[in-house]
Amino acid sequence: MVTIYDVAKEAGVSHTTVSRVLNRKKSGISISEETRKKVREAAARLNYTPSRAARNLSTGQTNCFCFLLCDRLFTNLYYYSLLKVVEEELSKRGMGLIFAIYKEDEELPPMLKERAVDGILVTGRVTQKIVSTIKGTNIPFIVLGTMADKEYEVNQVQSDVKDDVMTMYSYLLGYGHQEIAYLTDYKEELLIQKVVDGCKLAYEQYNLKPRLHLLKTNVRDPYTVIDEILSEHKEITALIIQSHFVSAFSNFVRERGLDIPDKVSVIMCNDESLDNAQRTYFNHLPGGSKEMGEEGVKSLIELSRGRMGKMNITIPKQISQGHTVKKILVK
Amino acid sequence: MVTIYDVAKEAGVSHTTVSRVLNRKKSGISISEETRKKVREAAARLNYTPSRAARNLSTGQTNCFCFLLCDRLFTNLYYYSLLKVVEEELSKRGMGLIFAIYKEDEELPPMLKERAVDGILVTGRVTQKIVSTIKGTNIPFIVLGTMADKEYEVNQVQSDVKDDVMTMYSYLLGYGHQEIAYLTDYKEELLIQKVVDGCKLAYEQYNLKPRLHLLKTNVRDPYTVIDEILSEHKEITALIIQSHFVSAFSNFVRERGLDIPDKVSVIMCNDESLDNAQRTYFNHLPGGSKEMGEEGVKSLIELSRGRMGKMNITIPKQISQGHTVKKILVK
DNA sequence: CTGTTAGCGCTTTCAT
DNA sequence: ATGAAAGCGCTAACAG
Repeated sequence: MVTIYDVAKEAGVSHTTVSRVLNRKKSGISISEETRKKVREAAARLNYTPSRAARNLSTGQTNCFCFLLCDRLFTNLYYYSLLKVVEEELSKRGMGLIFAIYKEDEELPPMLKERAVDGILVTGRVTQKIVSTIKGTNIPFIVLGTMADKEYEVNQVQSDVKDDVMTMYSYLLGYGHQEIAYLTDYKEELLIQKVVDGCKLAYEQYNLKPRLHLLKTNVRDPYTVIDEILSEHKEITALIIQSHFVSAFSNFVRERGLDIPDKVSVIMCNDESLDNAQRTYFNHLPGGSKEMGEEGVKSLIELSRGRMGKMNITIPKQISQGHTVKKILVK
Repeated sequence: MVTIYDVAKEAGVSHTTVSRVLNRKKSGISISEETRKKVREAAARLNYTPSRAARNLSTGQTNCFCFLLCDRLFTNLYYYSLLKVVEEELSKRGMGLIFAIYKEDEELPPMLKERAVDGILVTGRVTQKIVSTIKGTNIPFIVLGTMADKEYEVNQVQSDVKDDVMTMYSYLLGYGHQEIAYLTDYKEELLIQKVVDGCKLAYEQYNLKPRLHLLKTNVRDPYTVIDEILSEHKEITALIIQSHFVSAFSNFVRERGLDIPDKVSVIMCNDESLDNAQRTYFNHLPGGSKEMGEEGVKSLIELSRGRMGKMNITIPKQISQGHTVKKILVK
């Protein structure tokens, strides 16, 4: 293995100089161009690459973050799109990404205990208990997403469920819809409450009574639920559903010949399960994995450098243009 | 930060002893039980955890592998199920996983160049060019899957496409089917050739002429292709399709009232896009991500310890029981 | 502008 | 069975 000393000898300078040249610190004052060149050439000739291990030990940093996926949410494409974004953001900055899965009852991954990372992006089904375990490591961390069991004081990058829900209702209300059905697979009390609040707020804005009876939570079989609610409530003119219901929804539309958007307007909540064509077709509220990943990485970097105290960032969102929402006349 | 020296002082021994106790090497001869206990207690009292960075530098190992996903295959669930398996296998062994994305035209991720990992699991769309770049790092690696552009001499864990295809055809032929349609999105010449070979072999086994005209490659829109082929070739009694065609297929069945398996039998090739219910329902040839991940990790460990030379492992597979294949009478 | 000298925390001969 | 000492490759004061 070729070390900094080999390069130093080859270039006829001290190893310190080599280190300095190769690290081009503080706007590179204080090293003659000639020396720089000598060193660079020597390094190239020897095909030198630094040893991360040595640097880590010396600096006490690792230049790595950990993407910690809590609980077993592997089927959810959302987390993979998040993972991808995070990887890209880190890689842009020359940083590495350790991927780890963490189940509440198990041991924390060794890499975390052994300080092999400078920071942790915690995501998935994040509970209070998990958070407090992670706190025990003293590694800076932020939660990417909403806490699963309870609001909790942590550094967090999330999208505000209440706001999101309100945004979608308001959008439809603005287009003259009033009888709006909402389907979600949320089952956690905390999340459901947020949905209800968002719904109420939107209707209040328009001085209307919220249609809480059209709000279905814990939906497991979207096809059937859509069927039921539409046949029970003929007055419905708009539908809000999660993007992973898309194939069930498409089946329904095709089979029943439901006219979109003439008969019913549709908004997709999140877009991580949509393909590109669907993303253009459906009006949707983006899931925001891109923004969350970007913002999360940025914030965690600040945090890990001690440049930031508490933090709670909310990703703002906007309904995307699509072809599934139609303006209707207010009765 | 509490170091090995702190523990040593606390326990009243030398740091060397602490290191030895905590590493319990070579069946632990040569350390008195008393000392062991003192050290362990001291370590516990001080809440000592080793520093991975220091250990890495000292041993020249990192206890980390890299999962390198080549090209942009993010929508393919297959790779994520692979990632999950690999993470679990490594974590079992106290090892870490660095996740990196690599696009052929870009620089190799810094973590690889800087020897931050002991080995690399290369997957995704792996080309010869990528392989030779990786070779340049001198880090042991294995390819998880089939080379995309050309057969190539590398350490590899893969499933044999030809065998797989043959297995599926043989299975159906064994049940009396002869007019078997095969749909795949493969577009690479190399892969298509393997499919053709597998098909031919299976028919040969039964002394029949291969139905190559029922073999459709580069399928982008499965719904339409299924429709076309079934209406053009009324004689078809069985269908082999990839599992990510499942939703298009289900749509088709529902809409057209196609009778499965009475009218047409179906085998799914791979199962990574199926949910649990679908996995029981469809006869399928497993994609093998589980076995590939397990085998890959095991082999790479051997490889990285210099205990193995060339290696090319093929994952054997079997059609799973399901409810979509029916025995028919041979004409 | 450049070199000398200490570490970073751990593992590993080599003595004892 | 245990300890002393060297060294892994790099960064970072501190001198000059």
